[in-house]
Amino acid sequence: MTPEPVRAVTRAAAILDMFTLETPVLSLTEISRGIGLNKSTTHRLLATLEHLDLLEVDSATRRYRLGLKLFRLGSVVLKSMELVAQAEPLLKRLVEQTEETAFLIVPEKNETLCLKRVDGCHSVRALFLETGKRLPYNAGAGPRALLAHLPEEDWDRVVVHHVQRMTHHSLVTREELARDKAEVHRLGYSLSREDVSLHACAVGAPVREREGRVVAAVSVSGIVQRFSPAQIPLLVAAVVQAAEELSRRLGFVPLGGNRLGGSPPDPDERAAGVG
Amino acid sequence: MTPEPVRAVTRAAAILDMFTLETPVLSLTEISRGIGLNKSTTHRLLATLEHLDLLEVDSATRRYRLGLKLFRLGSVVLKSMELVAQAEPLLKRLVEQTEETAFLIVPEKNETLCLKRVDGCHSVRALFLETGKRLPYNAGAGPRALLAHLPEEDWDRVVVHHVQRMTHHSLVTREELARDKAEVHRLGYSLSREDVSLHACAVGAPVREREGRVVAAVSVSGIVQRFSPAQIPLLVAAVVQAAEELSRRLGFVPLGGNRLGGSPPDPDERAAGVG
DNA sequence: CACCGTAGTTTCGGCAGATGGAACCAACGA
DNA sequence: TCGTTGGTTCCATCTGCCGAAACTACGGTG
Repeated sequence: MTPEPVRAVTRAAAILDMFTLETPVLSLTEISRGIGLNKSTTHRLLATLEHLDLLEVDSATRRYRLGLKLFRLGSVVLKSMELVAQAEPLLKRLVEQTEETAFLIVPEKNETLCLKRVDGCHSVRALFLETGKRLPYNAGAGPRALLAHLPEEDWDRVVVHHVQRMTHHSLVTREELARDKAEVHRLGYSLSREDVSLHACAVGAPVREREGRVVAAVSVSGIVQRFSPAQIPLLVAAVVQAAEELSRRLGFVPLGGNRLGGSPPDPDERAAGVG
Repeated sequence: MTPEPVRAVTRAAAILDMFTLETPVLSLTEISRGIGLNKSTTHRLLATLEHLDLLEVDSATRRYRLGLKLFRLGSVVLKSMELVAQAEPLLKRLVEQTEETAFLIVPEKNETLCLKRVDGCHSVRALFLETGKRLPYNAGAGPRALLAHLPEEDWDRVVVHHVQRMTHHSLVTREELARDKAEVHRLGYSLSREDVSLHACAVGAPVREREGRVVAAVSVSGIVQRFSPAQIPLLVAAVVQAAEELSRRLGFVPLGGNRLGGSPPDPDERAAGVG
């Protein structure tokens, strides 16, 4: 079916992948160890990547850093993604309404990726998650909102192989996550209580595109004190509203028109036949 | 010296390079033609890149788009670049002072790259240049400010092989560009009069890092009507001030301390011995 | 319906070219 | 001076990449 991947390219990508927000500069030996390749091979690949402007090398320290070309390519991705464009004003409004920090989260492979963060005005706020950073599916309101809507087999794989415990509040067992999934489906939103970092809470809701598939999540997060029983309903309302509005802008038409109560229809089923 | 680049990686990078802000989605045949490779080879590379999340393929139209991984990598670049972080508040202040749109431009290979744009408040403004977009060295105030400070051999190569005429005001001949270079050195800033797009003018000034090398340019641009002889000195003052402040923040210490008039020292010479 | 043109996919044999072992440098500290 | 660590270069081996060509799928057209 799909042809065997080109090895050299795969390796080059693995090298690029080693650079993260936490470790943005690396030496040859670190990289060589990291991808488990001969120094000589690694060296050649690094030289190639540098030549291509995908890496830069600090000539003094001989250490590598991602190159400008990747910035340019990243901009193209961002720009060509109407999701972010549509989300931006909504996130801003969300921040105004809630005074908390708002996020747009999407699935990426076996984790989730923060596409956009809009800072709230509170001087004290969780700074953990930022644009371009990843979270496991099991930690945080946004990620769990996404997890809950993953197709069966993906959910299984992720829950078995890709959970990470981030605090002692993190949900990590299959049972916990299955219960959470049901909860998210029932309520239509997800709650996070210090499961990413201590003292931080969040509310998240799923975003659907035209076909009804969940492609993103919107969330707001703040410190635990501001997520009181009195506050939460207000936050939930704002987040859900933003997520629904974003879905609408992506071409999603809610079933059942104006909701008159009764069990809300689950548009997942629409997509079920497609997948 | 440097080993022969790995061909497959070079080709893969060439594919990624075809995706621009203008043409963010491409088909196999377009790509195959673009890089001049057999369809079969191209197909295999594309499949590899897709597998690596560097590309996404729209399963309906079979057309390719840059993948999320590139967004993540781009974020890392952006974050690890203190230049942008330092520049951001200065650009904002520049916009407040001038009411025009401000830019941060850096060299990338044989062209220049816009790292950051901060929009002015004028409802009518040049929308041409945006974050992640490139300009040739010979067009625009920012690019020409960079060009003027390129090392001799780079300047030669660029002026011979990488000029682009963008309007009938563009400077394209060696003579024009040499004269412009002298001008920029004499004044300490560059002026652009409709050489990028018609009705648009700009003022740019170079930014230096610790060693005195020019690593970026700051510029503001607006429509020609607002670049009157009365206005220009004010704009120049603001831009030059911002560029100097940014240089200072990057660790550059101006020679000659407080300027008392007389010929301003050219810190290029400091770097000359190094290169 | 038969025909053609265009776009994408798959196969396969040959050989350029990627690979990794090993040797070689350079810098640093003991 | 020697030992260690990290980076660079060389080269014989063999493999994994490449392109020609054949095939499928789709749509338009006479």
